[in-house]
Amino acid sequence: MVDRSSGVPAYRQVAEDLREKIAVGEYAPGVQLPSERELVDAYGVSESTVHEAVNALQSEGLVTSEPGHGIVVRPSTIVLERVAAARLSRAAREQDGGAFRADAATRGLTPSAEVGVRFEPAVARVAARLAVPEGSEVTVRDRVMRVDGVVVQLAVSRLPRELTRGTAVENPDTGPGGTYARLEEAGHALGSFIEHVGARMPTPDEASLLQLADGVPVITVTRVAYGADGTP
Amino acid sequence: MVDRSSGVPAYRQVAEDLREKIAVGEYAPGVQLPSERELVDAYGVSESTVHEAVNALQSEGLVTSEPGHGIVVRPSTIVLERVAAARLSRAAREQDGGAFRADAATRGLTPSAEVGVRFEPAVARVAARLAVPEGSEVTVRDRVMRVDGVVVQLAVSRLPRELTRGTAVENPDTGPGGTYARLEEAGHALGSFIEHVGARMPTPDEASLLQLADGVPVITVTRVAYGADGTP
DNA sequence: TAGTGGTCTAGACCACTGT
DNA sequence: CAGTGGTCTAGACCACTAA
Repeated sequence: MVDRSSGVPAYRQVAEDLREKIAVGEYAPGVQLPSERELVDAYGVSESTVHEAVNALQSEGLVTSEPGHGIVVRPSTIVLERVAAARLSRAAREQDGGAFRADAATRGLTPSAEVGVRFEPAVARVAARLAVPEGSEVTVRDRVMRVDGVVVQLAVSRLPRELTRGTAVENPDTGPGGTYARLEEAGHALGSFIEHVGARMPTPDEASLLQLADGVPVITVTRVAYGADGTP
Repeated sequence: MVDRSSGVPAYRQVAEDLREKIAVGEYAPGVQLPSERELVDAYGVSESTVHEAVNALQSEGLVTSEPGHGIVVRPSTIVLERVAAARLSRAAREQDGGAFRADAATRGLTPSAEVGVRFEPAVARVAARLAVPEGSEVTVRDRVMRVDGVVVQLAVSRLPRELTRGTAVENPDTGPGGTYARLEEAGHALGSFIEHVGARMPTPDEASLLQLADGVPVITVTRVAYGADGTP
């Protein structure tokens, strides 16, 4: 039952109570919660109010709900790990043919990728990052990366067209060692990388591609690679 | 106006339309959207339906809304950056007195922290990570970290009590160089670190401490420090 | 005081799932 | 078929903000 005089909205009280019961394990991962109609009786509120509470838990990623199936406590899963140590070193590249493949291999999974290549003029932010004039041509590689068939990562690479012209970087398949290997062959020795890591809620497109349930954030990694001579 | 025959729920159509207008800049960051009553007229749906759409955008972190203020497009902000390069090196530690202070310093901000120390028996997961027997005593340091007064990070450290007994690690203020410096002084030379990075939605407690708006995820970093001799 | 978003109800219909 | 969650409405009252 909710406390109508506390000033705390009823749906929040319901949500908090369910959250608590999930936290202490009264509702374990994979377990089905009482139906919304049952919760209506238990807490003495209307169906919409219960639904609003369930909705909140869904946005937080705590539960999933499907018609006919009921409300289920979500188990947490990790699909893939990025192993950072020497992840982008030349040695690792030569041996495994790319960091993504290596990450998957350490888990015994089968990686695959769908690649598209296109060219577009650099907008202001891209131009600044790559230190090229605004509007100059940029090679864009779009990748949808899968392990065992499920999409786990979306990647977009942008390079100054000058660096990629005539190289396999402009082909969907860049060959052994990937883009970085081709750049080095073309005389652009790699120096350092700077990665920015963030997290945000996915766009609807990303959510459907990555098959994310509500309330599951994505991690963003923005990497700028610098040549040995300092050019991005 | 929404398309009633498309099968797509009305509130999703409204949300998608607003999302689109935000994406193309028709509603710029900081700008106020039309009021819910106006949206009701514009899309030809009920107030609850509009509210549901606005709710979804809030869960995604796209907008904020307050009574009297209206619905406002949220600007994205970065409060603090962790600079990874040599972040945990002995040199950095001696110079700046801890990674957190260094991160804040690079932005010209004033860091502060509130620290609590307690001791508890190791539960299974902690015992495994620290390679100590389950139930053995563990030193726990809870930190609430602020820059310029606002909470930006919550940290919990756990160490085998054996390593900390009689050292300043058991005091709230560990002194210059922090915990790692004290451990090295006590003869526990540091070897390597392994950090696991993840992202999830905050718990309500975290959300209020960090003053997070709805739809803003937190980044989790789990670091295990290993001594030169390999003990965690 | 007028306008804003926040909450809540009662009731309705729908699509989906399992038996 | 019964039960489930998903959607939607019309209408109500509230607390808050700004003029």
